[in-house]
Amino acid sequence: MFVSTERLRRIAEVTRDAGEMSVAGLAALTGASEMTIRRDLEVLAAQGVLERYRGGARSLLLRGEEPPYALRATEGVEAKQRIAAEVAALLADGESVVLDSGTTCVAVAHAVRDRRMTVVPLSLHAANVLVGAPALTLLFPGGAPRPGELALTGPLTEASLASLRFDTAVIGCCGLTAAHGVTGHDLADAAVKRAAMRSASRVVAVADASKFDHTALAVVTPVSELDMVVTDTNAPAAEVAALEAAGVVVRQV
Amino acid sequence: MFVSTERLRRIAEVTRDAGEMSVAGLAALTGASEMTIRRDLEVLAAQGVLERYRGGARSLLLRGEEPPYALRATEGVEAKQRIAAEVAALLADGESVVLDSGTTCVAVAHAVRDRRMTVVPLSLHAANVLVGAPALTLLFPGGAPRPGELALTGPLTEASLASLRFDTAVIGCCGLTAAHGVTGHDLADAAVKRAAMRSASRVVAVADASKFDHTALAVVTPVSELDMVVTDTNAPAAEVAALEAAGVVVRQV
DNA sequence: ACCATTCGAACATAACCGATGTTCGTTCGG
DNA sequence: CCGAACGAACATCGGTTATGTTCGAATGGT
Repeated sequence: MFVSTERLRRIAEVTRDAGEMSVAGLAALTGASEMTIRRDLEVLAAQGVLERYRGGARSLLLRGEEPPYALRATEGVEAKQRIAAEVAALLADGESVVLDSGTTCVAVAHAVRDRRMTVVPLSLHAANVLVGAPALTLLFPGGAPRPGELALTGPLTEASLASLRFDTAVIGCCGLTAAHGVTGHDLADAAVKRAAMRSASRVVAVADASKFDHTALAVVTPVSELDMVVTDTNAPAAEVAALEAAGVVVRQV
Repeated sequence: MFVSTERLRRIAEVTRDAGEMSVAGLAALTGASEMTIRRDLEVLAAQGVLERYRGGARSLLLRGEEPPYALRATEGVEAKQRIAAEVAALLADGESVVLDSGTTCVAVAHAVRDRRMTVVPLSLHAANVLVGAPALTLLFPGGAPRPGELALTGPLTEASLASLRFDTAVIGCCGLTAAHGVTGHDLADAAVKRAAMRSASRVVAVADASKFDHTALAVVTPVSELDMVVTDTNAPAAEVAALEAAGVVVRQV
């Protein structure tokens, strides 16, 4: 099922930086055989990370685009787990929570799996974590899952969210700055995030430090709409101060 | 992850038939060690199949109740695959299809995975089969997944189905007889099936031969509402004739 | 309260599965 | 048409999972 994710990450990274790489070059770089490199390239090509040609591969990752879910899932795992644990601590038993898509929110799903609350996940990845949880009530919104991300979007999702009310919305994001607000890469996804926020009394955004460097295409909301941001200790102090100046409670773990 | 499913099946079966079985008896019967039997009983108890007591276990499977999904998934696999292939052949490319819950419908999901159509699955099991399918458009209804079965039910599901229209509804069932119609074990699930049928131009029921012996609690619909039934060659001739007399096209594979 | 029995945690072992490497016939681009 | 790259098929290695064994703890009956 999984090839060495570490090697996949390096291949994707070095190919993105160099634009393109030869099979032989990647084999030399990683110490793996060329056959293994070919198998890796096949996987990455299927994920849309790169394009194969005879002898090598060319990266398809533009600067502004987000890498596929499978790659992001293996990055900064401990930071995400710390953030997720903090979010779980912020939630009270019995609450109803809408849980956004994205890898950090999947970490939150793991952290609340044994809690007693009602959770509405906005991605199938989070949903699959939560099925079979003993004390948790799981409710699905409708919608169309975006490939790879498996984030639910579309009118069905927004209609479902409009007919529900939550104590807390846990929102993930691609970019978060006091100046530009919460941003995402997908317009439909941003609309869903807004719908989730509209139906929630309290909005908690989760963002590891890397998110403060980025601003993505789709604006979700200005930071003034957030009640709280949970991030890690590597978050830039200036941004943290700006968030707090905007009235947002910031937790760094 | 999986212990020998074959042994689990035998344990569940013999315990149901005898009412209760001792650990030593099951060990002698299966040839496995008592420790393995205990581990198996733990699994089956977690699935609600039986109740453990010191020295043995007592079956919780009443005649009328359906065994848990994990057990049914390993029964009559080839018949389900044949039925599923036939259903897939009945569907045209580009169709929109609502796919009911149940193990036979999961087999249908596998059979249509590489087709080009729009599918709305009514269970997460089917959904997980279909995610990542290359040419298939996947759309989710909302709803609450029933534990184990992962069938979506509730007002959210029915509302989602009411806002959609399908060329074909593929309906699974627990019991199917010309006299009592299509029946299921769960009332909420039966309501969802009806909602799916209301939104579909054509209704195809799938039922392996064992379904003709059963009648379950919840009536879904009389057979007159069905356009077609796909079953296997072991279906009792009298029932097949009765279905055809009611105007239903029956395919046996 | 006692004792035989069962239970289950912990370790040992075996069966299995997935990832990687190697070989070699096939395919591709120049 | 040729050399290089590709990928199917098989071999091998390593890790994981299922199963068995042991032994101290827990349990129920008397």
